[in-house]
Amino acid sequence: MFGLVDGNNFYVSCERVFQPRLDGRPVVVLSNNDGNVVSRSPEAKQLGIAMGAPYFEVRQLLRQHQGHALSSNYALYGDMSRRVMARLADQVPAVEVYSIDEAFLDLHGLTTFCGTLDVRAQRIRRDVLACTGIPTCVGMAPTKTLAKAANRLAKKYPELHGILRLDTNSRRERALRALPAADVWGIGRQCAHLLTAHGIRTAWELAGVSEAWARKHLGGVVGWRLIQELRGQPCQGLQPSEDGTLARQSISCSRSFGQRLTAFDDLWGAVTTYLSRAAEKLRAQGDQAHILTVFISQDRYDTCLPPPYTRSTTLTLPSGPTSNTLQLLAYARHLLERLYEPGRQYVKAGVVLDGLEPPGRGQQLSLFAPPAGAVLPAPDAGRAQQLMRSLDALNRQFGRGTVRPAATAVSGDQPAPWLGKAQHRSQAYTTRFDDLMIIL
DNA sequence: TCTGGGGTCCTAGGACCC
DNA sequence: TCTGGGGTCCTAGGACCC
Repeated sequence: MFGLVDGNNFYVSCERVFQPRLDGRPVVVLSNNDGNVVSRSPEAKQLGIAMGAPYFEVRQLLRQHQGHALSSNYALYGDMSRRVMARLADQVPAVEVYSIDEAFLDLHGLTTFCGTLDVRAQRIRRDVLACTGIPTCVGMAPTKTLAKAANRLAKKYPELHGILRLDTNSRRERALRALPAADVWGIGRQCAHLLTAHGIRTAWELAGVSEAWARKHLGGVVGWRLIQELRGQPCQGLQPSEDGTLARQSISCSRSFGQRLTAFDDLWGAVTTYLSRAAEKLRAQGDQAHILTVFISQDRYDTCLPPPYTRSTTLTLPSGPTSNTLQLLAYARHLLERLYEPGRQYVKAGVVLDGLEPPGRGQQLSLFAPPAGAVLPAPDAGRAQQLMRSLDALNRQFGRGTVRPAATAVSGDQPAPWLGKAQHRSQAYTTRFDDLMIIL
């Protein structure tokens, strides 16, 4: 039996823990660059503000109703998430952290000693709320897909008091009949359109399609699994997370710029900044990467431009896996030079690190000399590692970016040209001493 | 005027291997 | 003229998730 715990309006709930004045009002949290709405309070949902709506489209409406828009504050949300996950890990045999605000639970055997599953689920909700201030809902079912569906319905129908258990066929049927097919986990916009075109409206009808049809129209094996799970046949197990964190198979960092950039050096400054951050995350996870991707994007909303808007290039590092920022930067520079075209206007850039593995595994090196310029002179591994450790320690102690590559430097007091907007950011209440709440 | 970021998984074609 | 089968890896792109 799986459980799925999901924070209600997670980012807004995090903000409300520290700003009770936001209670009862329409509140939204914006994406990076204050671009789109990524979290909405129930009051904001009632105003008809859609998930993902561009901020400029809803700003006026929000103002009319004395609402608030906040820039996203990932330091706060990340820390609140860790606290929630820690509470969950305390109460069930295993937890799989699925996203910043969601976790699958292993509910196996919980009923034997501790009353019914429903009682346990309510206890989990009360505990998380009491210890972190975050309201949640819990879905329970024999498959992950059904647990997601149960959670969805628990959020939608207040009379369920935040929990729903789908452990019998009759409960499953009732629930799936009440759930639109488009709300099933794994059904995105494209598939939703296709289902509508075929007259499939509810999750129950979706569960009734033939396996051949699912394979043909819903993405091959992915669609087949989805149908199996809706019918109660598990196709995915729980993948427990160690220390309440999620080990990643890839690490990326990308940002939209605050303005259009054309100069190579500006783009290089941005890529340097993002790669430094990505490498930092890589080291924090204790891994090395051997595949590096750099991409730059033009404005996809510019109707005068032909697609593709994003150009990317990927390199398998000829010198093997590394987590050394300076080494990665040398490769990234070559990749960016390959992508960059003078005169074009770029709005976004990013890097992706793939092929992650812990250091010390046998490294496969190239037998032959790589092309000139493709490989750095091998740095002294020990000293390079020590340098990165010092870098991370300084940035941890004195704040991100205290020590950073010179390419990210900007003359004078100018803000870096690639920096985006974050005009409504709340404080890092739980992770910076200077931002601690003061209660008078 | 303004329209995010960080992930996962799958597919498909080509090059290449035995 | 006929021209296999079973793989891997790479790259690019698409769909989906939160």
